[in-house]
Amino acid sequence: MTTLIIMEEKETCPAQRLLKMLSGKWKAEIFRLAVESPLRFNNLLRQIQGSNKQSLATALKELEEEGLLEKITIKLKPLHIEYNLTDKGKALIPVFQQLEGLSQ
Amino acid sequence: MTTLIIMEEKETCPAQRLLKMLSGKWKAEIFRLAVESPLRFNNLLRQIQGSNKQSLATALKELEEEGLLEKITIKLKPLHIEYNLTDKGKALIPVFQQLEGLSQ
DNA sequence: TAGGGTAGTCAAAAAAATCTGACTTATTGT
DNA sequence: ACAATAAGTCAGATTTTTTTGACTACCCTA
Repeated sequence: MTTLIIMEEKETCPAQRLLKMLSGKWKAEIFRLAVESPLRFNNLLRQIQGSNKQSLATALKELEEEGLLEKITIKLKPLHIEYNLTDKGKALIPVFQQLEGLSQ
Repeated sequence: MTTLIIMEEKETCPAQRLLKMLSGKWKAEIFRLAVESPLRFNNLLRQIQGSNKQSLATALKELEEEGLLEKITIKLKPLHIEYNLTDKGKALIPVFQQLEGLSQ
């Protein structure tokens, strides 16, 4: 019998958790587009050049798990899925604005 | 003859650059400690449990290259090296505070 | 009913980040 | 003079992230 113990690294730095949420090659860009309007998968794939399905799917899933985006099924007309910023996600907008201000 | 072309990915998202600077397993913690007081290598190694020399050395080098930390040799008394936040680094303090505020 | 669009999943490969242990060089403290 | 401390470097191993390509399944339109 084998017992595998995986120790969850406990956070020492409070900002680290948030930073981790936004780390990853495509998340910032996804977030930025989400601020503008609801996202759709294949749309995103075309908008973010250089990206790929798998990575976007993973990033979207993580952003969703982290509670920054919510996935909703639009049951009307052309029946599709949308990703929207949650309130928690919207709370991060000022952080992005601040970062963008600094990057000048 | 072979020609190898490596294309630098150009940034689409302005915040991405800053976010990238602070991404990495130890950077947020290093930054947090740097806000408190000047850093010294072996000191840091003891303070940040679970870290290792190589990773800290790399992180410090990157933070330095990014212009967030500056490395100075204290030529007095016990002759050692210190890492301090630069003005650019200090400019990021509000971002961290904001993130810490959100993480409650 | 065939083709195209939407929204993915899966396994495997490749690339990037992180960790380990051994080694270095210079400076101190005893 | 000797050992300890400081501040690393280096190569190789391991882990994590990101990418690729193939494959689903469900609409929708002509």
